[in-house]
Amino acid sequence: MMNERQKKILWAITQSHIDLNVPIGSLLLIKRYPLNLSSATIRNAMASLEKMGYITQPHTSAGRIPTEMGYRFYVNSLLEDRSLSISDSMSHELSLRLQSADNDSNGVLKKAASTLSLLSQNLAIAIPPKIEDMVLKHIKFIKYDKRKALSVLISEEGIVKNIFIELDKSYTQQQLDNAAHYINTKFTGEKIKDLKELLSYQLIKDKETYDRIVTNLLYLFQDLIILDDDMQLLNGLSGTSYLPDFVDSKQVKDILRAIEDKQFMLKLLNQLSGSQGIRVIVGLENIMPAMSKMSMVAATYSDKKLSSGSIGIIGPTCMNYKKLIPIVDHTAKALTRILSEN
Amino acid sequence: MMNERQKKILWAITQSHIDLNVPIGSLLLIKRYPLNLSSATIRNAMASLEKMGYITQPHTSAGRIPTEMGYRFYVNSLLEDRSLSISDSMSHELSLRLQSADNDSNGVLKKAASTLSLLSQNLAIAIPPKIEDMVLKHIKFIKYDKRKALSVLISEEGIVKNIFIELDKSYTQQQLDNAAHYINTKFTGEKIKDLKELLSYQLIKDKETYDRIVTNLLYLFQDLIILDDDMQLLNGLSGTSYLPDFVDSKQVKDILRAIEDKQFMLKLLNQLSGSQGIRVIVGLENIMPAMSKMSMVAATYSDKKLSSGSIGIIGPTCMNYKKLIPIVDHTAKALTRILSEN
DNA sequence: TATAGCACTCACCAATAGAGAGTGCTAATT
DNA sequence: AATTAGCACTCTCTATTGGTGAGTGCTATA
Repeated sequence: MMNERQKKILWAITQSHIDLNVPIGSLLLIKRYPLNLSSATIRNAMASLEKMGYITQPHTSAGRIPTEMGYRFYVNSLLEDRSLSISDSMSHELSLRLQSADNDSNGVLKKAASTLSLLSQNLAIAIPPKIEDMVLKHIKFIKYDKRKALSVLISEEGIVKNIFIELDKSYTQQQLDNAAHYINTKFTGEKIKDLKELLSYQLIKDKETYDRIVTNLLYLFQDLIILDDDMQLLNGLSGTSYLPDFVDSKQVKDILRAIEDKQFMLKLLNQLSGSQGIRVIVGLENIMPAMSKMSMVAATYSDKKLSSGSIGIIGPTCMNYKKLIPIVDHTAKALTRILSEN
Repeated sequence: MMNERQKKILWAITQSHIDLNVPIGSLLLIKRYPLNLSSATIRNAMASLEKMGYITQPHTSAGRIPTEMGYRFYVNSLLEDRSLSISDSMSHELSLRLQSADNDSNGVLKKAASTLSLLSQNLAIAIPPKIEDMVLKHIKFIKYDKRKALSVLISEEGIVKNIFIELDKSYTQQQLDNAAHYINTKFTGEKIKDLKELLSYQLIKDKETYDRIVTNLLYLFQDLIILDDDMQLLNGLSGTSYLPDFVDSKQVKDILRAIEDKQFMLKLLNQLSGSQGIRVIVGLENIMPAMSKMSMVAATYSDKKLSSGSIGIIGPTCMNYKKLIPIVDHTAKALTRILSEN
């Protein structure tokens, strides 16, 4: 284990590296931090820290840079620090921008991402609550043509989802209304992910009570309610131009490719889900090889109902956590507040 | 004006430059093209072409590269060439991929963009028909809460648009249905951009006939039907990772910023609209300064109705037009076919 | 245990030189 | 009169080289 002095030195190295973005040598360190130790002592401590895996040398006779492990130590110490906060002016600007969004919840999310990317000067990403977790408020079927109907699905959170249904035969609008009415009366307030099961259960139970035709229609609908909403995902992406300076143009492209990739988003989502509050992932190359030396700061937000999504930033591992963690935290909280209000 | 020989030489320079992506000197040119002329003669011709503005030297004692004007000549000669076409395998893959899209028209568009970016290995962009040009098929109002209703607007083309309306007071679903019915009976088949005017005209005419409350509701709706659909715009963007190699990472960022920018999209749209068939814009820096040395190949597609959108690629000015023009052309045609079918 | 001193290492930068590709001009050739 | 060969010149590109500076590990000393 590290002793107190080593912790102090590791912290100072990390902070200096974030500030200057160069390897930190013993002389440079004592110039920036009055540790009251000679450079030789620092060097000894550095050798130990290196042996423990917290720092490395890019090459012989260079200064040290923190490893992922070193960053993790630094970030953890930041996360314990309750005194971090953002400036009033920034807080003000944040609320202002979020207020100005359209009143639909998708718009707010998009606005939150763009604001976050602006404030943080980093790539920002907002992941909407999974649609399956949303709660059904109202459903409507609209006849489109002979063999097609549009289903409009409104969640409690104000998210609207349109799905075209291919019909087995022609239905009248009245029949469609009956089917919608059936769902609305029985399943309003249920989670969308449970809808399929509940529906299939209820349909068996109510077999005789309801119109044969309506029953048939509902069977068709059953298969459609689980849907991938990757399209929404990308709506909450903003500030790709803020990618860190150290990446070369080839790497930028790799990262862009990753971002367009559904798989990547899913992996990211998995990393995030389940955890409450602020979360820092140091080193994204486990999720996505192209994203070496990149990290992520994310927080969960929620609306008045149960469902929750994530919002965060992706940036260089040497990003300014001290400044950015509070920004992300604050944004998530502001987002939660706005979503709960309307 | 250029004589025949100069035209041939200009064409050969351009083609060579596209193939090799280096300045083309007189010796290199006769090595690649058996023009049966000595290098000195080529040099003389080059001097003339340079004076006329078709080619330039990046620096003294370097070969020549085509100017925008030179490229335009080359591209025009390609566009006149009816023999260009894409390979059968590519055509096959294209149809296959487009078929596999969801049956809603937005999904097809997205798929078309991603397929185009894949086939062309370039940034692809698909611009949906302007919503104002679409033809109203059906409208529906759904009560959301006391002071809010969701309007679902379906166009003939199968595009669905959801807009929340802030109400002045509480309406019953029945009243909302009446209002929708009013619009549906009177304005189905009309262009959405005309809706506002038609509505305001009809409302005055029918003042006495209709329920006061419904009238009021329709006035509220009137102001909402013109809406920006920039969100949709970005749905049709794919392959940002295919940005040309010559751009450095700073430029990549500028380009990304441009793409996120609504203004840029609008400018692009203006450049495209109105023209039929394939269209090549050589040199995008007039539209967007960051996009120097970039060009665009685009074609218009349409659906069974009047409205039409654009699909195309953005790539380096030295892109392989010979291959890419047919790909874009074919994609637009395939898209038109698919959209007309369903 | 902490520090001062020292020899050594390596990235970084600027200067330099040579090769290669290309040009424009001029004089000779067809 | 148009084309071509010859030639001196220009400019980029790619090593190569050597000096500088920041940093290290080791050892002897306080």
